[in-house]
Amino acid sequence: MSTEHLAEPFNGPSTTYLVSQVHHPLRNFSDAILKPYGVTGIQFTVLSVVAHREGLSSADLSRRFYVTPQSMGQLLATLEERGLLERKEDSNNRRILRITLTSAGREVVEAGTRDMAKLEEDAFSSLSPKEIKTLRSLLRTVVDDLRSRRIGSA
Amino acid sequence: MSTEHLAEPFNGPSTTYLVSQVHHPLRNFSDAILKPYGVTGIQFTVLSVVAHREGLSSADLSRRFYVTPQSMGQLLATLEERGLLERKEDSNNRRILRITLTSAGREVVEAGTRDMAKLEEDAFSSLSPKEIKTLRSLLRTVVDDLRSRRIGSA
DNA sequence: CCCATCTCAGGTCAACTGACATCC
DNA sequence: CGGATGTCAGTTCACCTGAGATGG
Repeated sequence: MSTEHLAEPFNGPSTTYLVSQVHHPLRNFSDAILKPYGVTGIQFTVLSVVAHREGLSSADLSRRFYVTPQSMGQLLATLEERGLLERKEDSNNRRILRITLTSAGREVVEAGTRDMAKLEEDAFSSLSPKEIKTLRSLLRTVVDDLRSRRIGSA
Repeated sequence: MSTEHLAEPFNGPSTTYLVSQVHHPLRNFSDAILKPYGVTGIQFTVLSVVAHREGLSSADLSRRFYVTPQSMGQLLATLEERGLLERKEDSNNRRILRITLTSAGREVVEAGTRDMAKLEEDAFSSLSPKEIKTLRSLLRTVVDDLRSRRIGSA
């Protein structure tokens, strides 16, 4: 008999571990699915966010994705070279480069989103629709809280 | 008016996106916390798994972490060089190298686990204990399912 | 011979730090 | 001048693919 259940507030692995164990296969899976479009999972995610919120800057995105401005700048430079997005000076502040998708970028987002929806359906098929809704709601709460408290920022 | 709510089964971002948005700050945060011990989040996680299940091989671990055997081999070689674990030939099969922690490795796991528990408490403080239990249960279901179906394997 | 395990070599991607120019 | 934004240079980490050796 061990006293492990007294020392640990929960049985088994940490919640952080569980999150990463879900994250890893999903990342592998989505990278594979997006390969035909020539973008990685992270690149696609950035494109998707820009698609829904045009006019963000590199600095905005670096905060949202918990990476340094340099890292995000490099990622965006790659996507710009490939003709998937454009950066244009803000009319009020020439330091800020507002990002918009090109038509090629929008096509990648559209096609990729369809494929990713299929991935989702498969990857979370072990949960009922109600359970998925609960999972999403809990994750959203945590995301919003971490973001507002700037936890884990680079 | 758009028909977006018809095309998408859920409001807003994909579940995959939500998972990664929780994962990223947690990884940054845990890397920072583990820095004093000279290990990254991933290295610590591997050490923790070995601590709970001694005698695993590199091949076993590569499957568990959804990476190629080569990647896991490299990670383990680094940890072995630093004196945190040892690899010894299996008595029945000389090809297999069974992994055990050194006392230095066990110390890192012990101290790191304490610090990580504090991180967890802080990072998920926006959820009630009951909600955390639910979240953990749902994540476990998905982890087990993805693992059994070998989804996202390298 | 086949298969699993492990190793070696070389390469890529996505992050980092540090130093710096620019704009408000 | 200070603060935010963006860039350039160099580095690290965690992966990858490909080509082997070797044991069961």
